[in-house]
Amino acid sequence: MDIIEKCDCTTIHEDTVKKVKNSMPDEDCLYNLAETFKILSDNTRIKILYALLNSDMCVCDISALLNMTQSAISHQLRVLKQARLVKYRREGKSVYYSLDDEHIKSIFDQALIHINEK
Amino acid sequence: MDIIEKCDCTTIHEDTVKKVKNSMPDEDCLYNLAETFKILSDNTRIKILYALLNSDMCVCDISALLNMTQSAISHQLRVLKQARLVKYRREGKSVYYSLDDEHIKSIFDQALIHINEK
DNA sequence: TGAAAATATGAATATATGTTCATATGTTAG
DNA sequence: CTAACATATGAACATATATTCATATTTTCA
Repeated sequence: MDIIEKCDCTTIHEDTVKKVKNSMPDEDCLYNLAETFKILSDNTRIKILYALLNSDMCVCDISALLNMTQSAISHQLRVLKQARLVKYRREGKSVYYSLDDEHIKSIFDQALIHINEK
Repeated sequence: MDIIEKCDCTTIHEDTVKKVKNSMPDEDCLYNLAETFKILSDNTRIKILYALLNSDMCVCDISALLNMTQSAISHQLRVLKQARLVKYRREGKSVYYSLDDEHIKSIFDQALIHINEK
């Protein structure tokens, strides 16, 4: 009994568990997936990404667009930056943010297919 | 000055803001997107979904597979059920869960493309 | 150089959420 | 019916995180 530990019930399908266990991606992969979705799980960040999908924007413009404080936007841009979803360039006093990943739209589209089917 | 409210700086590109504003999906759509990703943003739920991608499983089997308590798994299955990502069928004392969305794999794959490019 | 503008950031607060624990519910076998 | 098993669930707790507030940093312009 090496498989059962925290489960307090009798495993019914030990063969199934073993088969599935072998098919599971490695921990890192699963962790990275969850982390990626965590970045996308916030309303403000989704809005920022959709905005940048249309046009590069400076922090001030994004704040105005979403009617949120510059600080809140700046904090979220940092999260998106660290996740390498956006990049930035400085132009004078302004900092312009833009998308750093061409697949964001594809991820959104796939999720929308799920949403629209329900 | 109808655009600027919480933003304490002068909007530099009012035209850009207006253009992007018009291109933004409606609030519901954006909210649903964030909610969908929120469901996928947890390690345990990702693992459950990947497991079910391979085979239908009862709660006990999933608990054994992930080495987690039956209660923790059951709570997460409820979240996945409410999000219509999984469905279930009762067979005797066991409850078997299975995927309720063929697009999950596609969503995962798109996210993995993003991950693997960095 | 000094003031103003745009952005970044640390600390604090409030809220959301994942797991645990105890227990309830539902099902089958004896 | 009762005991045993599988699952579900409510409350509590701990942790994570989004926003706010105050302030620091960076850049431009007078």
